[in-house]
Amino acid sequence: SITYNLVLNGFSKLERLEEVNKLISFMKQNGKFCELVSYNMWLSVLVRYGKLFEARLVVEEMLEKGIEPDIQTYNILISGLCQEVMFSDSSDVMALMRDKGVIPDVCTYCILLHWFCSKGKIGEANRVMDEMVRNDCTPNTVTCNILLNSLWKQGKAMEAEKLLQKMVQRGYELDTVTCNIVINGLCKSGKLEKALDIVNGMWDFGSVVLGDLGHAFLGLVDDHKNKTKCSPDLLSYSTIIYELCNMGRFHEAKKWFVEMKGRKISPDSILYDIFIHGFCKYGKLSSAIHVFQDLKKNCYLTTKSYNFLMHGLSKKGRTDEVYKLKSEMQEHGIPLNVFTYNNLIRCLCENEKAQEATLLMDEMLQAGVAPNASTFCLLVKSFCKVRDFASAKETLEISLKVLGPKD
RNA sequence: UUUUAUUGUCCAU
Repeated sequence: SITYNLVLNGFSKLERLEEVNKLISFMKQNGKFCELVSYNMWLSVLVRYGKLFEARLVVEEMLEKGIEPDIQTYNILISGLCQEVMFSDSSDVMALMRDKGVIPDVCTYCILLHWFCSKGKIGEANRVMDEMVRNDCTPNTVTCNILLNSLWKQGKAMEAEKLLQKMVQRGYELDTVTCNIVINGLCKSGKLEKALDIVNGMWDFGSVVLGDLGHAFLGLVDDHKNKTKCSPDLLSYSTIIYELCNMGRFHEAKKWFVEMKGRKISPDSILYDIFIHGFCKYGKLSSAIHVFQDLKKNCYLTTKSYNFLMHGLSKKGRTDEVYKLKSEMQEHGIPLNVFTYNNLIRCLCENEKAQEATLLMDEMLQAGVAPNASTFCLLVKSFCKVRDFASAKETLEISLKVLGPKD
């Protein structure tokens, strides 16, 4: 069972939904799907994909089999419930938990805190903190990291530094995530050089480098308790490489990439995507294609990677190559999504083939992919380009019916 | 030895 669970976990981390489902039915056929751990994994996949109704059925199945949910099960479900519009208020969620007699743990509070912070509901976030304190639940580094990230995202750099200071005073360990939040915050507020210094410094001093930030926090970190100093990871490098690519500083980006690999950190498909997207943005398509080939050798291909490259190619009207990528995706069983189809439609639009664009729309509906505002926008543009204003108008009217008011 | 919370790309790809 453990072997099966390991593989199941692997597929779900790689977001290979097809394989996850196949493996689960295989396990069920062989009577290997009967443990709480397996159910928790399954639920977490369903919740990640927003399939709450299915998750509910799975819970019922568990209960029928007499498998008692644990706190992890509840936490997974709570993160799912956060996605529901009806739970837009923290007290709703808390009340629900009380009704169920569930004792929240620090993870539970972190899930809620993160949810409200990410929605900019700072008042609600504060109420979660209050509730946490009232229930004698001690915040940990993760809790602080969530708050720290939220402060940076709100542009409150000063308050973020004060929070760091507090963390140190109260003896919280600053970990790699803490450093990455600061690195990202610095990058996004135009202090890239400082961020680069921190990544370098972490190799020697761990989180102690954060003491060099300046302002409130100056020199307050010291490492005599910090026996296991933290090191930069893939995300540290991805963050700074993204920033460099975004500024067109590709030589430096490459230099950091090489340095990272020298430190025995392997790139993932997101890091490759960063390069592809950056090169496309600056019209360096042959470099983008080159990176894509590298990605193919080293990582699982994702729909997103294809889409980034197709987007760059379609903007330049390189239709043949885009279509070649499309068939490649189909050969490899990589699902096409709405953005893939939009990239294809963009090609036809560039080449003034509005009629074929309509066929593509049919194809995507057949494939069960719903168009978005961008799809309609591209179609209307296609029709206007060939001066078929009647069809353009018709398309626009359809889009008004199909899309929400916001779109 | 396996499962839940925080950090990187996109967000009209």
